[in-house]
Amino acid sequence: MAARGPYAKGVAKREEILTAALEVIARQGYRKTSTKELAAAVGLSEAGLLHYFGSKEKLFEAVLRARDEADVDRFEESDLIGKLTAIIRHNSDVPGLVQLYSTFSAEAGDPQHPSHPYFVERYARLRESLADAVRARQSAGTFSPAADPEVIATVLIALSDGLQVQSQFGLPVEPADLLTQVVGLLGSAGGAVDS
Amino acid sequence: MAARGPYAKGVAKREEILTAALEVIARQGYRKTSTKELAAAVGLSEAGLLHYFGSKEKLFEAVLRARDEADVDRFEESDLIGKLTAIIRHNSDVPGLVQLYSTFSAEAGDPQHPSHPYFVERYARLRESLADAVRARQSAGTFSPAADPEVIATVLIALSDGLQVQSQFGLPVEPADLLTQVVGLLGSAGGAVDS
DNA sequence: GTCTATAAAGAGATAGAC
DNA sequence: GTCTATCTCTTTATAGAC
Repeated sequence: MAARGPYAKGVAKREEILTAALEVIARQGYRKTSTKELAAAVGLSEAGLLHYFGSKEKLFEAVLRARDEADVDRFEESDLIGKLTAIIRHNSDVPGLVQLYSTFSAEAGDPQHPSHPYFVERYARLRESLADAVRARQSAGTFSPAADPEVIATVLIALSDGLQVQSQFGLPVEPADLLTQVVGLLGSAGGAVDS
Repeated sequence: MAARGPYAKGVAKREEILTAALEVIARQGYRKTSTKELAAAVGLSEAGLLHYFGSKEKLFEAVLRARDEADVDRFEESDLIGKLTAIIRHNSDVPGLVQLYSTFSAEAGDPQHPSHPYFVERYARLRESLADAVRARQSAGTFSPAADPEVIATVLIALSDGLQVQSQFGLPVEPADLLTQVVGLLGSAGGAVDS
């Protein structure tokens, strides 16, 4: 997948920066991760770094966007609900990722935050896709038809986010296992599923 | 409950600061809330403010501690699960609270954060109390005995946290209503509940 | 209990050279 | 595409007077 042409170097550098950002966050924590340290991690000056992303927020947003895109491709085995579980399971293996995601998205809750619109769009999109997956399972008879797909989708997202935050403070169970359990519980509630 | 004696003024001022902190966060957003602005909101200098709480983090932690304590007393009608729903419902009426809670707790996910230990303890305590409430409902026959109380407790907390984050980006349903629905679903799954 | 003053550091971003 | 240099602003926290 090596890009060629005049932009090859720039593209590679961008990707190097996105990867390094997570390493820095893992090492220093999100709070203490400044453009200065981000730049140092990839052997650039602050000005050099900002040349690629314009601002710290855009950089972090780019890390998360890249993750989302990669996650869609990975884990081809099952539907989006299954994928979500796989993603949660693997997220804890990427130091810094949970810290970045939870803190950055919480900050972006402020309507003034430059990445607020990104998250509004992202959550809406994810909710719709997940609702589609619920409907598909209902058609296949593997999920209770009594459930409202939009509600289940919203719940699944909230659960993923909330479990990942909680996992940072110590959890008696693996978040991914918990999610699997809840999907089973929710899917069978209200009856009418093969058993 | 008006305190008297030599500390009365200090106590009142502390409470005034805690209340004002939420107002400032609601107005400026968490990111842009500095000790300078916090101080101005209560007519103190930065040094005057820090006299009471020592640091910005301790101040924010105190806001959250005070909330938790007040929440336990409010809403006496039902058990902790019912209370949780009532709390979620009312949290959205307090501008700045969701923003403070979600961002501050996410930041505190960093083990180096001064309030990390506070959240570790808080989540453990909340999980235990909620698990007790689940057990009580199971004994009363109003919650599926098939469910693991600790798992349900963890799920309920994650859901509350996750829904409140999501609500900042627009939600098709009221978080509290959603929580109620899920409690019903989870409580009936696995059968053996009066209906 | 509160202030002034100030430290001391760190932030994000830009201009302009190379 | 990258750097040096620098700006400007803001941050949290402290020392010491009142």
